[in-house]
Amino acid sequence: MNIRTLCLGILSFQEASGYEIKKEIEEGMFSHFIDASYGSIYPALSQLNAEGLVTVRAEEQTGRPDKKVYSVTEAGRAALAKGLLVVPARDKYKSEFLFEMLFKNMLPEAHVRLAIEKQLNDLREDLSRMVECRAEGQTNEGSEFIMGYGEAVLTAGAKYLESKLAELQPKIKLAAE
Amino acid sequence: MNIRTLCLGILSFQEASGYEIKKEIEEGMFSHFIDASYGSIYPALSQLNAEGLVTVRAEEQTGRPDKKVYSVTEAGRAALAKGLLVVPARDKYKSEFLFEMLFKNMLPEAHVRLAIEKQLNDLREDLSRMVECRAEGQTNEGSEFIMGYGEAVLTAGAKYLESKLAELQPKIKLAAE
DNA sequence: TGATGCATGTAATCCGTTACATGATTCA
DNA sequence: TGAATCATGTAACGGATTACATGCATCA
Repeated sequence: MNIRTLCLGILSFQEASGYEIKKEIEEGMFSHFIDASYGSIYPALSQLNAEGLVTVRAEEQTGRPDKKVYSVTEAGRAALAKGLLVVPARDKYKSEFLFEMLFKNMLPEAHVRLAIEKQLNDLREDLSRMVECRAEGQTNEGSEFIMGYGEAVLTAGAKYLESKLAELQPKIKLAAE
Repeated sequence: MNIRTLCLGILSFQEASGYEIKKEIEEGMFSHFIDASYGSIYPALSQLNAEGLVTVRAEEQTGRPDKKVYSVTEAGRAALAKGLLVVPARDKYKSEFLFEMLFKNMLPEAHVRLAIEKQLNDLREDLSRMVECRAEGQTNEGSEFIMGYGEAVLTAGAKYLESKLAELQPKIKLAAE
């Protein structure tokens, strides 16, 4: 799956500018499992436009640069539907955190604790972003499904880390008393 | 984190050839959160060797091409330790499956069911690989930690999908009767 | 006899990120 | 006054994958 399909997918829910698509990706319900930068989004949109899969409309704004609002065309919807029928690639999960934890016993405990706390924080951030998205509404069957999945997975990870942190904590309390 | 550090890390546990490192990555306990191909592993090993972070030894084999067994040097261990102290990048998770599920209501139900079953299968594969690794032994504190994490997360995902499949199943039974 | 596993390596290519370039507005 | 937000875009660069090249052994 490439960024073109991604843009097509997002636009199929709501017309948007490149800037807004980026925001949706990093703050919306996609943030957990998708990533993209301006450097890939803008060229993708131009390309889609050239192929007739989306249309553009310039929206004037006072004191702001014009906004280029993209909408998906019928051909675009067809392309999306076709793209969705190919068997999806296996999930890719990359974690430097886990790699680092593999060498737990070589590392100072304070560093390990910090790393776990940072990871826990990341997971909680993802979780609360999901809760927000749910609250903001416009949920459909699909978004419910993916948020349920994300919630299940993130919560499980967070729980695990919390229990591991609890095993580490006593040493701090001892030092504080 | 780059592949050089990855190789250094794996070699710090056990000397190995490029081929074996690849196997370890795709079948060992790393498979869940790391990825690398020959095209990146072999050049990385040559480079590490040129920098004196690893040494090579050619192992003759009957009826097989020689094996180049790499071992980490003291300088290599130091480089690894230094590399582990930088703050790890945030986890990256990419899922075409979840993206596709976002459009659940546009897709034929049979397709959705297949996609979920495939995903469930992938998760179970990852899980059983972890169980195998645990059984094979040579676990340390670090590997216990990451396998615990992986197990928690994968199990949660699998449970969620199972419950969703159960909601879908009735229609099949109806058709069968 | 044909697929799979063992074993190493390179070159072309792709996909995307980072950094750069520009500029007004609003909020602290 | 300086940072953050809104807004678009390009060029250079990087990092890794894919495909290619080679070849013997084993198992079904």
